[in-house]
Amino acid sequence: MPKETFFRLPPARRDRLVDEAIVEFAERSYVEASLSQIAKRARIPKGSFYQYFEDKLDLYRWLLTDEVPRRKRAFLGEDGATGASFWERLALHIERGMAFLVEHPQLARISAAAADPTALPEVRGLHRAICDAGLDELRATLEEGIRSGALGKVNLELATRLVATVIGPGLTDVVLAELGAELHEVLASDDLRARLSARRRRALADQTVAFLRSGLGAPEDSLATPPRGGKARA
Amino acid sequence: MPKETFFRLPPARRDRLVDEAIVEFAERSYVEASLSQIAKRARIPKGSFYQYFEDKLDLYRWLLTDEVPRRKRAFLGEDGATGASFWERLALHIERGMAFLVEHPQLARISAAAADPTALPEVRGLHRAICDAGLDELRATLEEGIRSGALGKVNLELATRLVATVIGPGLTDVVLAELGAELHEVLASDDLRARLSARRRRALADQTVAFLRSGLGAPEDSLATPPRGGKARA
DNA sequence: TGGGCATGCGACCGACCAGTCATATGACCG
DNA sequence: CGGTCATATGACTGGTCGGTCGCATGCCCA
Repeated sequence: MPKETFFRLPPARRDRLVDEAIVEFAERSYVEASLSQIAKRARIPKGSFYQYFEDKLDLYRWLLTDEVPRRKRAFLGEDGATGASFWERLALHIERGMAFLVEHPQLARISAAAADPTALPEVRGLHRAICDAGLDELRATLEEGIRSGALGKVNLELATRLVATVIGPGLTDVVLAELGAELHEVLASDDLRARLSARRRRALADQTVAFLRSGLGAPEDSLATPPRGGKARA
Repeated sequence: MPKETFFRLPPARRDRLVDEAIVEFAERSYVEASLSQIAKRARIPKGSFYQYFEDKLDLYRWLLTDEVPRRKRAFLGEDGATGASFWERLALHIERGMAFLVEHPQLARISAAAADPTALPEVRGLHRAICDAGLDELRATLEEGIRSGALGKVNLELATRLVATVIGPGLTDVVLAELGAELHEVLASDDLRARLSARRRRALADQTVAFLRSGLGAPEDSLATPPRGGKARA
């Protein structure tokens, strides 16, 4: 947690610090990120930084668990479950995720960083807590899908983790391919983002939901010959 | 590429260096990994290291593009396409991937590192080349699946990337959850690996293929109401 | 025996890092 | 005015890093 001094800072100074920290942690891992760079770019002496935060980890933790989620909620607008069917809600969720990625690539990158491997135990604990929370939420969603009859009988643990990687890293990859750019270009550029329209996002979300719902098998194939001993689906 | 001196080294000395480099690069990213640590643990003076490789990147590149793929091929035994159907071959491929992950977690981790984000341009180029090669291979496989009629009509680019993340990071995550361990524990421990039997791997592979083939939708659901305007599948 | 050459080696260099500390500043209060 | 207290500041510390350099070692051939 930041020290009280941080919250008493003139807003311009505080924003400069936070914005530069977001840029730095979006581009580099926790270990690679440099406090000296953040401070220099925010035009805040390093000694002053330590009046605001305990240390580097304190800043990172606050960003990851407070500031970035707050900004993410602000963008997503607390939309929540907007009626319709399970699959329609999923498609909407995916489309909003792509919009967030395109409009706020730095925040999206920091959110996603929780899944990256790291050797530092403190950081690993932090990341794991975030990942687990996301998985719990998704698991609950899938359970509700099962109750509502939208989903067939599935291995819940397997499905949760596979779906999580599809709508997480998988979709990020798809979006980058659509933009024809690499992650670091998107983080740095402003106009690349306009290249993925809401219509196109919706189409990609629909295709992704179709994949999650019905798989890739040919229609006649997928039901006529149940995969390997009928284990799937039943 | 290593210098000639490296290949003239007494095998024990060379192996020590390579093994410690694999351990280090498996646990830490390129930037975080420390040559000093590798050299110290391999009991090779740093000055000597620079007789064998141009620099840190030279070692990393050789590991990533030569040594690790060589060891991976040695483990997978050039099995190649072993008859049977498209889906059966895919299941086999997935099972072998899980076996490699469990038996050689360090090598698997280094292979997978190519997908991690990094700010260093030289490393990014290296990683991108490896990822692209993997995607090309998978795309060709899927195209063959389409020709053979096993796959329905799909957005090939989307499908390639989604399948790649499912059988890559997704399955890694599933395996770690099965083992009840984190990546760094598996990298460090020997006996955790025995906890995922060939039978269990095969079951997970089958369930994963069922997911890729038929999705998660309930049987009556997935065909009765084509997702959103009939865009999927047809 | 002696010269040449591949290799071994560790002290050393400059850069960068996270974090500290002594001092300076300036607002508020009596 | 003098005193106190929150805050600002940048030089500094101790450490690690990738990479270099000059010297030592020991084998091969004359």
